[in-house]
Amino acid sequence: MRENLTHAIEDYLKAIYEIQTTHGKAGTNQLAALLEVTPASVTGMIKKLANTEPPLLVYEKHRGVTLTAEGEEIALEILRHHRLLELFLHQILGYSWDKVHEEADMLEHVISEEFEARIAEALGDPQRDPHGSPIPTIDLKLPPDSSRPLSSMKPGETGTVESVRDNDPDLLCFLEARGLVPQVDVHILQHSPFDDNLTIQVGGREEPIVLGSRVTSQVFIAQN
Amino acid sequence: MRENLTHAIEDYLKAIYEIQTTHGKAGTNQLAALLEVTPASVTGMIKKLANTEPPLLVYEKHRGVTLTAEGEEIALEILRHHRLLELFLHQILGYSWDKVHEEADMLEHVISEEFEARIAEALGDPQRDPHGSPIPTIDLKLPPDSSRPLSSMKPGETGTVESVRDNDPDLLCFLEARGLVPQVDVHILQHSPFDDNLTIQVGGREEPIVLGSRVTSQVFIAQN
DNA sequence: CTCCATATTTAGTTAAGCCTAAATATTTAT
DNA sequence: ATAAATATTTAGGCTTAACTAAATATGGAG
Repeated sequence: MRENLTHAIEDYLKAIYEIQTTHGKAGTNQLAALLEVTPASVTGMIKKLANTEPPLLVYEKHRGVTLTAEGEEIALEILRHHRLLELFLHQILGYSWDKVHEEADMLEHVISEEFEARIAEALGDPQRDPHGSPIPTIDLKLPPDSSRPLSSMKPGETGTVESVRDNDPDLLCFLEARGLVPQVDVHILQHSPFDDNLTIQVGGREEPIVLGSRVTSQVFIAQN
Repeated sequence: MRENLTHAIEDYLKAIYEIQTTHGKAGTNQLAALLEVTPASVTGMIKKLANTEPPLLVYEKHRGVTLTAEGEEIALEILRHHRLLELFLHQILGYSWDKVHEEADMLEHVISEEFEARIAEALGDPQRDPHGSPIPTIDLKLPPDSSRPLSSMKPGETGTVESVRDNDPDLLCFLEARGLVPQVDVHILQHSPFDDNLTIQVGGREEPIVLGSRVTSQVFIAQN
């Protein structure tokens, strides 16, 4: 079962894992949107993955799916590949942080365990990828995540950027230009209703900046 | 046309290139043997590749195929990927020389031009892979090759190992153990008829060794 | 000029992965 | 309780990308 995993299957498992960690359970339409396929296609794939031996996910009709231990293991394996690769590309090959995601998305399905082990070693068993997301350990554990989206913060609160979503290169360039990168402190100055814009102070910068929710929902903050 | 290249197509072009450089023309059965598919499959693929726009190869029925400039360009591109990757895996990630081939065979189809450029830079625009084979330059040129198989050498002749075939890990371990690696000098002591065994002296070693043609045909020597 | 090795054609097969559209079912929120 | 939102089924199809086995054809060596 570990050998006949197609790229598509790995992508499904990764997507389910991602949704699962924030919503507890992954729905068909949610998955369809994330994977950019139709809901019917998702139902089809889901049924297949629920009937492998061992099953990679538990499927309750109309109620979404949850990964089994086996499915989660594979998802975490791919996630480890992905995040190690991102850091490797950034740190060792000098990729800019907005370009690593795309390349890692291709390589993650292809590299061997030896490759994984060797880049992990070259990087000194790192904890976080260039966007601040934790890298699953070799035994596929992740630290508990207590960060909250920047969009949920209220005026007066402060925190430190823990991570940012890595999938949109343009957003990453935007964030970098404004100093909104992991480890930087932020201070919420005001929240404007209706449009949910936040005015915040970033790091040591003088000028506060105003960010819409398309941005603030993609940035995750650890409380001080 | 450069985008819809499958792994299989790239492997065909690589195989054709390889056969072409030694035999001038690649025959259907030769290709079938090298790629481990049936001749019928080869004919099918060949017809497809002859009818792309632009054509990747010239196909004369019953007479074998030759790559067009476009096909050769792609073959060399993949070959460059392969050999750069081999060196990269060996030099930067510490792979042993017998393990690089397999991993490079997977990665060569997947890496981007940026990845290629960055490892080339990290390696200082290298000329040769770990097995001594030349790496096509960025504009896809290869130096003329004047090496001859060790198996063709006569007693009394001397030379320097230029390269060894990279596809058999066991052979590579065997060769390494005997010091038969690129840059090492060899001196042919005797040739025994019927079995074509060669007795040779390797590098600074005292003890001569005896090698069968399964080995000597895989080692290529540059004349001094 | 005929035979043999080589190559080609023919006629499927397999597999993955996706799609639509219409009908149906289920859950949840008002 | 019913509508709206969500999910599933059904049924059929499409495309790409390979593969194989068996029958047939070709060309070159002698």
